[in-house]
Amino acid sequence: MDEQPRLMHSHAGVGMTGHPGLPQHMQEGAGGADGDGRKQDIGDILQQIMTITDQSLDEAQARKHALNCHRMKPALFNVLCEIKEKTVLSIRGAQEEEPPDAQLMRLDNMLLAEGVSGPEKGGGSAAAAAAAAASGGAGADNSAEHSDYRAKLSQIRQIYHTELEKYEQACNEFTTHVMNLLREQSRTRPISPKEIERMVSIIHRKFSSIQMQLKQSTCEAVMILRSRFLDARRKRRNFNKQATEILNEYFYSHLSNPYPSEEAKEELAKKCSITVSQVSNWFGNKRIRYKKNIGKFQEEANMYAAKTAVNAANVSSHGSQANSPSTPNSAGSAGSFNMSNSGDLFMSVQSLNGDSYQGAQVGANVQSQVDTLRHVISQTGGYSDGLTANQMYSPQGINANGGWQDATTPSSVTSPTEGPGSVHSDTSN
DNA sequence: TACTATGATTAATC
DNA sequence: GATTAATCATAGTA
Repeated sequence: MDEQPRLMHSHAGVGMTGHPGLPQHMQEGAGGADGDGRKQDIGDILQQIMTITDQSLDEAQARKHALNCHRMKPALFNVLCEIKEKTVLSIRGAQEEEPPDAQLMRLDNMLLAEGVSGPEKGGGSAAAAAAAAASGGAGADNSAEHSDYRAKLSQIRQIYHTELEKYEQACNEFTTHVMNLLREQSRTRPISPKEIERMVSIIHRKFSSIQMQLKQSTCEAVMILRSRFLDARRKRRNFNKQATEILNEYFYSHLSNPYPSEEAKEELAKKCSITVSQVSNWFGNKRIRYKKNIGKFQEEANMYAAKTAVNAANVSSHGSQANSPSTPNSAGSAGSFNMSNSGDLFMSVQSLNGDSYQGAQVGANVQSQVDTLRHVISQTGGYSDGLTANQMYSPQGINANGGWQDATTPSSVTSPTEGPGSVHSDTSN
């Protein structure tokens, strides 16, 4: 700090004409008649400069005071400030004026949406809930993951706010420091208030770019956390045994056309505590795997056929209740695909091997059930006249091409065995 | 640890 | 948009 006034003094202390800051005798050139004398003067000045640090504080203060009290000082500073504003500052201003940063706005919006910035609103629980729904898994696991997600998000939020606070504090401190410095310097060099203002805005801009990096990395952290959480859906969880049984029962009892309608899917999803898309996935996988290796699934098919037959027999043993067909796998509740069960069931039983006597026995029982059911159905108009027993009990729907149906398109509307009124007329009947 | 089973994903097809 | 076929990724098991 002390050097400036000293240098200024050495400049301002001499002539003002010509090149500002240079002593007149220096501007006149070195080659004159009295050149040696001038060299001597320059040597003296340099000597003064070199020894200025050796001067006492009082002497330095006196020189500084003299400079500040110089009658030309205010005028000189005003002129210089004016020139600076007209040249340097205006050029810088044109260069530094930037439109509001879109990227920063995006980051701010994202942080707000994720619950990192702004008021705490459960730490992105909506995102977690959505992810949980997407994963379609059971509640217990999801709630654990959910809380884990929230805890981690809260951690990110805390770090973000701590860092942000630090940045703001540092920015304020630095700004104050620079402003004080400039104010102090403005006593010895021309610094206009506008220049200070501009310097402050430059500092703010620099700090905001640092803040943007913080926001960027916070966003990245949230995205990583989120993707990791969402990836949990890839983490395969086997369906529970009951769910698998329900799905298998439906599949094998609709083996001729294992394409559950949308309603049936919803019903199955509800029963199995899984999502409709999981039901769709399951049937998609099951169909393809069954078709690829029927032999392997034969035993399973037999087992479920027998099981379904037993259920059907139990239903029939309840006398007139047979008029109100219930789901084979949930006695008492109005099933959504029970009637077709009976039809396909017999087909499944027919496919039993010779060593499956029980199944054959059951098959006979089921036949009577089927007859009864068909009677009821025909009365309610459930099946069309065109649907003969042969059609109902036709050999497995898988055709030579490996497709399931030749007549019916695999559609989610209604399967042949789930003819008009089959799915929902059950409940209405 | 290798193998199998199984739920999910993806591209192609209708 | 539903389905198929192939594939991935992971759970479960011997």
